[in-house]
Amino acid sequence: MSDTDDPQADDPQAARPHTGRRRNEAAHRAILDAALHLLAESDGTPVTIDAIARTAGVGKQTVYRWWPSKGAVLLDALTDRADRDVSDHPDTGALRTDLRAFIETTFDAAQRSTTASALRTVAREAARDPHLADLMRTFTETRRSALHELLTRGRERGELAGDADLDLIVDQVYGVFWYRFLLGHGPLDTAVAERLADTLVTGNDAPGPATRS
Amino acid sequence: MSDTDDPQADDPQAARPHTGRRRNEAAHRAILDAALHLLAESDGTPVTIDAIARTAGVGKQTVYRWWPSKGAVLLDALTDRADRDVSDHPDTGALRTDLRAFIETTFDAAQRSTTASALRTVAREAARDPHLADLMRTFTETRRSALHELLTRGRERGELAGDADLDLIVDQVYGVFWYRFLLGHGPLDTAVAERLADTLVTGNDAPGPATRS
DNA sequence: TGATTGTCGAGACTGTTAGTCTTGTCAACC
DNA sequence: GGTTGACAAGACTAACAGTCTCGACAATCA
Repeated sequence: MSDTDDPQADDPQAARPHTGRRRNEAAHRAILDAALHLLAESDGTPVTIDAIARTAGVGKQTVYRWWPSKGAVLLDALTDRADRDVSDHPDTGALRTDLRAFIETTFDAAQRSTTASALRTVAREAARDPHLADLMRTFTETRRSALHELLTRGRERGELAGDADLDLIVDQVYGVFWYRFLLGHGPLDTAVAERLADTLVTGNDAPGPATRS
Repeated sequence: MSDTDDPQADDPQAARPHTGRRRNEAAHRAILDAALHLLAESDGTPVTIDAIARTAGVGKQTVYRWWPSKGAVLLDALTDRADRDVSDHPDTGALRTDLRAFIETTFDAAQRSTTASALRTVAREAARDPHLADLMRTFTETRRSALHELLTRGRERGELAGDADLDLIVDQVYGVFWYRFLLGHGPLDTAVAERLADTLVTGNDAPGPATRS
């Protein structure tokens, strides 16, 4: 985000390219690192902008010069991490295995201790911060459509009924994930991932005994 | 909650240690009503204690004399409403129909406009208020065990595999519900309720009685 | 070199809100 | 009539998001 500045070379609009001191890339990184660090530490307790600025050795205004709100900083820090995690979900050729891998990866990534508290904290902040809530909506939307795509592939291969409600399946996966992740009343381990994946494909595609005509 | 006080008439328990003015039941109700009213109005925007007190025509201290925190008031107001809603889920004798009814009732109750914003607001506040989060945990736990019971009945009747993961099924239902309810990216209507119920029992139990039209 | 422009760190300031404390009043019981 | 404790009103404290100000400094231009 926010690299709308500093067209060193040619600005077609105006004659003057850029005068004055340039933005400090190091400060940008320091803020992101500080946010991620604090996010990883804090288990649930909200992370304050003052703390981020102080940890980064930066003025508060500098934070607000790069990001529009606290939520934006937090989400940026989180995705900085999460995007490294999600990576690619391989196409194994079979829906069941694809789905298992996807869910397992999701569960694992979210529970790596550093990511876990970050994700939890951001989710909590999003509940109160409409700006962040909006950013989170795109964040989750991205994940949902990745899963949706995976399911579409499976359906095209005939591994799901033609009239299967893919959106519902997607939400069953992420619903269980977030519900357990935020409330913490049940496990999100490999066994659950496999059971969940199997349940979702079994309804329409039998592993052995055909269940439905 | 909190009716441990003030038996207007005669306390059979010997000498009353209580002197001084008695607590005002009307104020108690007024606070609850005000909270529910504001909760129903506010769509997402947090409800403040000042607003509740002002609306109820009551001093802030009076609120805190009856409840330990803002969250407690809100949840009390919400359950005051929700308990009237949830009521009883009839035993129709067939898991599929029981489950459909349960899910549909849940979806419907949560989306009645007055309840919807209340539930949403309380959920949002719970994300920040650890005290309220705790109360919410028991709140959700209660609903989960009601559904778990329903599923157990079905399993005993042989309508679910003996090794089915009932907790996972429960969390698929409530996971989808909360996920869609809070993010609002997908519908929570009758069609979804039926599809979800069918998916959850179909994996292990063939469609028995003809219910579809 | 010096002027101009815009970023920097530091921190004061504003506005909001949860929760506490204070004050003077009023109701219940002795 | 005196004691006690709930009452309404509202001042007060402590956090915190976000804005504003200031003096320092860096990049560019004249």
